[in-house]
Amino acid sequence: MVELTRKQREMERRTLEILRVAKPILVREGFHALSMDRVAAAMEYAKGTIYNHFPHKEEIVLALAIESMALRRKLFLAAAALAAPNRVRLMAIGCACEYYTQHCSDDFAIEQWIRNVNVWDKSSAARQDLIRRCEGECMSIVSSVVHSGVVASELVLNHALTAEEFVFGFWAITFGSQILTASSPSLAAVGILDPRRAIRIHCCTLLNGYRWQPIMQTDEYLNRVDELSTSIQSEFDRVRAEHYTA
Amino acid sequence: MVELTRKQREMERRTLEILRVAKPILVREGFHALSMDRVAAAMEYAKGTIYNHFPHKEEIVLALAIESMALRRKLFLAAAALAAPNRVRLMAIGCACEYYTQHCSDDFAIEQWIRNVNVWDKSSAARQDLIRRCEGECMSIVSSVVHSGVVASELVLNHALTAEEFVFGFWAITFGSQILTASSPSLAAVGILDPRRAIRIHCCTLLNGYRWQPIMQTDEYLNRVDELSTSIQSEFDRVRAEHYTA
DNA sequence: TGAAAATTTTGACAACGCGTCAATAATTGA
DNA sequence: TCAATTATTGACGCGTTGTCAAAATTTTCA
Repeated sequence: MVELTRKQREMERRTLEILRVAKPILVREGFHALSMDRVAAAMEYAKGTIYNHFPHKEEIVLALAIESMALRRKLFLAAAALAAPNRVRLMAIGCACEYYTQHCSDDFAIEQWIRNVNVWDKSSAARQDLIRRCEGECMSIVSSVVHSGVVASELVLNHALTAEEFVFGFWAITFGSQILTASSPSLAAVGILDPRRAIRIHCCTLLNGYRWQPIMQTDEYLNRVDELSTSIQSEFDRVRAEHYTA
Repeated sequence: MVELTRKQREMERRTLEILRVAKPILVREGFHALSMDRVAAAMEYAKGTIYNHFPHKEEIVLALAIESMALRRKLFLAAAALAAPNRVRLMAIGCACEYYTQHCSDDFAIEQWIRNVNVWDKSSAARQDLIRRCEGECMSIVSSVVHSGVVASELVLNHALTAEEFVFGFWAITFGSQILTASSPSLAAVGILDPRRAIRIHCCTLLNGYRWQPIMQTDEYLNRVDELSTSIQSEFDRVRAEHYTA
């Protein structure tokens, strides 16, 4: 029994080592460059051994994405845990998104791979489930903040929109802008010089549009987000460091 | 001279034929399934001949994306040409996006491939330029509508935001929601049953947030978008049919 | 018209990656 | 100690990419 768990632990340790080897290859050189032969060579194992851990490289990508999404979730939790008005807590989650994209850019890049149909369809139901669950948890962290706002009567959501659908709008605008910023050929050329600032303004306007109290003017909002983003950064740094050492 | 152009025309005709063969493979079976051998076999040519037209399959993908984006541009133009208040014209462009995603889903799927770094980085500067130009044109169609709104004093954009940055917000939320809808593992499971409706509501609230006249209540807006979407559909169908026959 | 020159097409080929599996090595248990 | 179990190995079959010399076709021009 003890022997068995020791073997299992060794197995797990090597699984993690594979992920550590694979991550920089995937992020730095792309999916194409990530080959089982190369991972095996880097670890000085035979290819077959790698296949004992992962049935194909798509599964490695999903395993990496699960780690990345776990980090995102931790950042969301840290942001939502802020002792502040609900609207500010939502802003803090927005800061978490920005932080994640900027300071955990490898993880952000990895997250995108699972949207590739080839990768997704090939991977195991178990890992797909983990991804879905993590996505669901991220969603419920955010929607619980919205719920709190509704309960506190800072926000009125009429029959037209559920809290989750409300969150979906912010998810879409944040996600969309980050993908466009990362992958759209030269936003600057079409006149978008500071996409992050633009999106912050849109989010403020949208929150005001829904009359989420306290209403903030654009300039005030921008200042407060800047402050918030600075003050919460060390907490995010801590969460990130802990995630990477664990 | 005449001989030369005849040859050139034949060459071009075959280039188009390659694209016609490649498109369903890419859309239906993914990038992985699209191989030069297969295209060659389907056209009953040798592989080398295909390589005379495209240096690698990534270039085929970009060529397809250029066609797809051209269709998007035409739909945007048709929407913007509507004889209606500027805010309604912007709504019509939103309808064009929805139409494109739903009724030109192959093209929508193809557009996403160019966001893949491997595909983008491998392809020629000439085609990259075409893509960028088309993206820029789409942007300026939309931002010209916004400009008209500003000129007509229906909308006030303060120093905080340019028309392009204003458009970027709608681009991000529309694009983001469509990507999430297409690729996020089960939105329904996290409580988002009708993402399109949710995004329409968000767009309405955002426009109202910016006080773009005429202000519309959510229900009124939803009704008008529905009407608009129905009434403009035949025009979109026409544009689409013309695009595919040409 | 015909033959040489220019151009295009062809498919065999080398290189490489995937995933398998029989052979080999290491570990375990009695 | 040794048989049974388990893990590791890497050669192999298959498929894809991109190349290139040879073959086929077209053009040129006398």
